[in-house]
Amino acid sequence: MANATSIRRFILGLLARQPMSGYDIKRFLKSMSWLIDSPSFGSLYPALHSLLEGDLVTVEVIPRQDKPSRKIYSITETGKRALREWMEQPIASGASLKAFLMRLILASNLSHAGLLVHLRQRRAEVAIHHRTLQEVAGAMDAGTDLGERLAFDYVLTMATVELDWLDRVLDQLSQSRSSVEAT
Amino acid sequence: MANATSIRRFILGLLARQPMSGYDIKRFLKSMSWLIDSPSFGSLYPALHSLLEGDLVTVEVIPRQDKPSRKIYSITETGKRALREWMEQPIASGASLKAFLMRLILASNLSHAGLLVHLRQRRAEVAIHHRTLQEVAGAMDAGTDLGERLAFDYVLTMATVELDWLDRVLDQLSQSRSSVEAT
DNA sequence: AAGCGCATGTAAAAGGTTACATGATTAC
DNA sequence: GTAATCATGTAACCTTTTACATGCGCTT
Repeated sequence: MANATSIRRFILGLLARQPMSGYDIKRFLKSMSWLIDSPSFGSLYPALHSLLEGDLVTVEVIPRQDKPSRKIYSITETGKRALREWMEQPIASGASLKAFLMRLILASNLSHAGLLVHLRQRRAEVAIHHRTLQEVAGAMDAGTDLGERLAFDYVLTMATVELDWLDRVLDQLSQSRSSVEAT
Repeated sequence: MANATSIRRFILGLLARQPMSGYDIKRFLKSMSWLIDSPSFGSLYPALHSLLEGDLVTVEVIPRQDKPSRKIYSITETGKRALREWMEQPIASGASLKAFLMRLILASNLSHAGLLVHLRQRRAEVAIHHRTLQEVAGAMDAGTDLGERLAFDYVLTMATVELDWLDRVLDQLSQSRSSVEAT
């Protein structure tokens, strides 16, 4: 997959909001555990080191006596460019729900236009999925396994609701932007 | 996580329905790609080899001239026991949606009671999640990032719908079983 | 005195994907 | 004649988790 949202990228996106230490990031992610389960330190710190190597972030070391130094990471211009480039290219089709939500959070921070693009793209994908499901529905007969029928009904229900949600949100966001521009 | 649904286990569950070759499994999984993305051969064949090593499955080799032999895998008694034990212990909380759906498919094949247990357990978890979300809602103020508010609204909407869906399905399944028992 | 929060990190293992290797048969 | 489907597998790589290592300060 050319384009999954790895924690490396997500961390870069978070650092675009404000400089943070590894522990800060962990705490922030933990506070949003209702959304995405936060990565472990075993992936968090190496991810920061790798961003540092690529010059996508810089670090300011704040030494403290008898304790490990705090290390505050900030995004660089190179990092901002990389982030923008990544956000501009469409998310891989079939990407996970988690990837969609992660990107939703990052997108709102970059530009209103980018946010709309992201939501519209999601809408297009869910619509395709929805159509696929309806084709599958035709191929299902009474002999189909109960579990499969249930799973199918579940997925179809969720896809339908998600389409409604996306339409509603897109409507609201388009209107609010128009009114802002009219001001 | 003590209990994620790895492909290894899912394959074992599929073989409990009927003996299949690796390619058969791949084809079956592909036909359900609307549900779960099918594993690659690079994980499928090693998974089968490892099941074989643990005596959870046996293989019947059907040689064909000038072609790779077909290898039909069947679940053993040991395998059935392992599967039942695994299905009996509750799914890890915070398990992925994919894990829930995979198990849903397998559960329907084992026993009606097991299916109900699985769905009720899911209901309990989604209910907890739903409550958590309402607490988070209280902690959100107007200053909360737009993306986070949207992601929150998305997750809350979906959780609400899922609860409704689970209630509806549980209701139907309980009734249908009662009527069968009354016969 | 025990445990949690702070704060950083490393090493091993798990679990997967992608790309490669091989080769016949069938469909367009 | 070119591509897809059938059919098996291996090796290198990627990402992430789990468990370990260290140690201070605060609360119960």
